[in-house]
Amino acid sequence: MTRPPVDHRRPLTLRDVSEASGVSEMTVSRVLRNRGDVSDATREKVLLASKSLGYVPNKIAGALASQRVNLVAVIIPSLSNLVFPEVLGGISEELEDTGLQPVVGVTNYSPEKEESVLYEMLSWRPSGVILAGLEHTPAARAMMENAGIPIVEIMDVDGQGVDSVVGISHRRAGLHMAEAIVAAGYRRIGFLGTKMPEDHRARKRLEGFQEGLALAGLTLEDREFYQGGSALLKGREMTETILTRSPDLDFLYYSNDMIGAGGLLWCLEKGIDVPGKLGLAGFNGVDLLDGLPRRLATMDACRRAIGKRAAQIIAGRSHSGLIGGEVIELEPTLQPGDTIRKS
Amino acid sequence: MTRPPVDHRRPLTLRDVSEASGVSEMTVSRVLRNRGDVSDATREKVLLASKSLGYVPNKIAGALASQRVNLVAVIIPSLSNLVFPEVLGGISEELEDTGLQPVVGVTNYSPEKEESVLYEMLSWRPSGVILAGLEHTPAARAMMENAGIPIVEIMDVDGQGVDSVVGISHRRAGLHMAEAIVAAGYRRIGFLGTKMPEDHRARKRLEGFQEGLALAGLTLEDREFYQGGSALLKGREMTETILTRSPDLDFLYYSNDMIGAGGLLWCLEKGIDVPGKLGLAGFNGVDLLDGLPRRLATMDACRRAIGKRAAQIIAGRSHSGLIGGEVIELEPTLQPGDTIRKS
DNA sequence: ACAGATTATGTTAACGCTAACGGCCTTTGG
DNA sequence: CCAAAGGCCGTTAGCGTTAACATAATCTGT
Repeated sequence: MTRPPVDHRRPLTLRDVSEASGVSEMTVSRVLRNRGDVSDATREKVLLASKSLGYVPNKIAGALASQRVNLVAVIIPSLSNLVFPEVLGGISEELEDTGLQPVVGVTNYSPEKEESVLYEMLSWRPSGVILAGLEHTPAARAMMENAGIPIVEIMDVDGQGVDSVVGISHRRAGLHMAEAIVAAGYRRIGFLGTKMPEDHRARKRLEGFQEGLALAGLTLEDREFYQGGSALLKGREMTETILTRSPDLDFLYYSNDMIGAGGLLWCLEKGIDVPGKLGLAGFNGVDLLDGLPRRLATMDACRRAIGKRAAQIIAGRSHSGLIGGEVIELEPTLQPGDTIRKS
Repeated sequence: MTRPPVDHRRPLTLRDVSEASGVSEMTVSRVLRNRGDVSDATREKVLLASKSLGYVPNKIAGALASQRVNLVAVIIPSLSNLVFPEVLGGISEELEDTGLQPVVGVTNYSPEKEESVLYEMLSWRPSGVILAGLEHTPAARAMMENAGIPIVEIMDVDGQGVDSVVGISHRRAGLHMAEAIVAAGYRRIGFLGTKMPEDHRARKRLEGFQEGLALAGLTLEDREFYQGGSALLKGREMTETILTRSPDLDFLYYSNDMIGAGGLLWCLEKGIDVPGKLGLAGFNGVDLLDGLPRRLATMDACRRAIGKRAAQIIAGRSHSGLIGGEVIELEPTLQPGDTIRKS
């Protein structure tokens, strides 16, 4: 078995490439960045030398010298939520041919973690920041205001942003869902959701939902919360719990599609007449669940679009140099599915 | 209402903090990094000045000067696969208190994209690289060999790694599943999976599976492949297709749990006797699916553990004390669930 | 009280790259 | 044939930080 020679070299630099190809470091730099005028012959020579040495440019030094960093900080609460990877997909796609690169940080819904992740990321002087939500620690807010780079807060427009904002109104999403449910003739309505006090968007949806019920002279009959665990399973369990406690409910509003799907499966197993005797709705429009026996009523949260618009703002401004707090509100659309009576 | 002064400042540097607190830049640097001896009085002064100015250290300059970067490059095929976010979770957890920070890159199962993502990441001179799979372009392999940093290839041990390797043998996972299925008395077996030629792990599982069948004198009766779309839905559709074409199959082996779940739902709807007349099994052990009407037989791929072990190697906390070229093979465990007959 | 250790701070020189500018050489047009 | 323009490439001076060393102030034990 041949063993590769031990790696005694110091790391390669522009100087190594420049010496190997007989031109100045500056010229090598120009070739490698496709910037400025270089003759084809020289370019060829440099590229060859660079490749055969296996040179990889040092962006740390490059960024320091040019005061330019092609990174965009993306800060989200979780990767296991399905929603955020989709937003990320939109961001990546939009950034694809801009030379910008997303760098992801995860906060686990903790404002303190968010603050420290933000601090860490800002210390790499990214070209922009995209982060979820409008609620941050005062320190985090201050950092963003002082960073001197475009900031886009995404997902939610119900509140005051630091700079630009792209999202939907969760309050109005909840309200519209309530209207649709009431219009379909349901009257005894229960809510099932997460216990997380830091999930402001779920909270706002619930508030809007209750507001919508109030407009029809209704209130929530019952509610049930959960924390952690498999969402599908939790949905199942909570549904059983709430229906045992309040058997006369005729509608269940879930704070996300996953627990909604669990509830749906449980109801179908029990032979409950959905949507005749009991209606169900979730939130998010995750197409992961397309294969369920019935399509759950839900509301599309425009996740991919949010990512794309946010990325556009970062990319657009990094080129144009515009300054300004753009606010983009997208419209979530109701997908009635098969779990709401046709009114 | 006090208005903050307009933002005419150039970006803050150590010098600003040093002037504001009346000590040298070096001392400020020491305070901010908790390194070297500084008197409590000075520390206090510096911290105060730094905080009130809203100073955020410039890690670009820091990294250049110290030749140290606290980033770990993590390169995975996809974020929507459920599996990889879990691996990531393991990595993050393990890196939590090491001062190291994971940076994620996504390849969409494309070797070329992997190569370019790797190049991009190496240009930031990370402390280590964790990436999925053993199959890479020659250029990517060369880059890793020359990088002079620890490399950990994860998920798969069936092949030759560049440096360290942490994973399971997908070949043996497939083989064991075949043995279990044969032992339970199933004989007419079909396979359903992805069409992706770049999903080497799925391919190796299938090869191992066929090998296992061959040992019992069996071969696959039929197979069905898909590409893209909602996995749950595809599982449903493919199951219908394959059972229509080959109605006498008595077992379906799915290449992942998601399509397996779709198949399970379809079978239950059709009133097919599972596992009596038809057995089902998937792969991965995703607990997302815990709430299904029946637990799908599956094999746990040790995702979180893989992430943790890989991170340990990078962080230099590996138990082995080896300096490189470690190979850790984890053992996937069969979870029989409710969709295989008890033998 | 004084050498020697210890603690606290400052000074200098990189780290590897790129912006800015300058100079040479070729081309072009009148 | 010469001036102006442009293509090509090199030189210089940082970018903001930290390693390494130097220096000043304080403490120890005898």
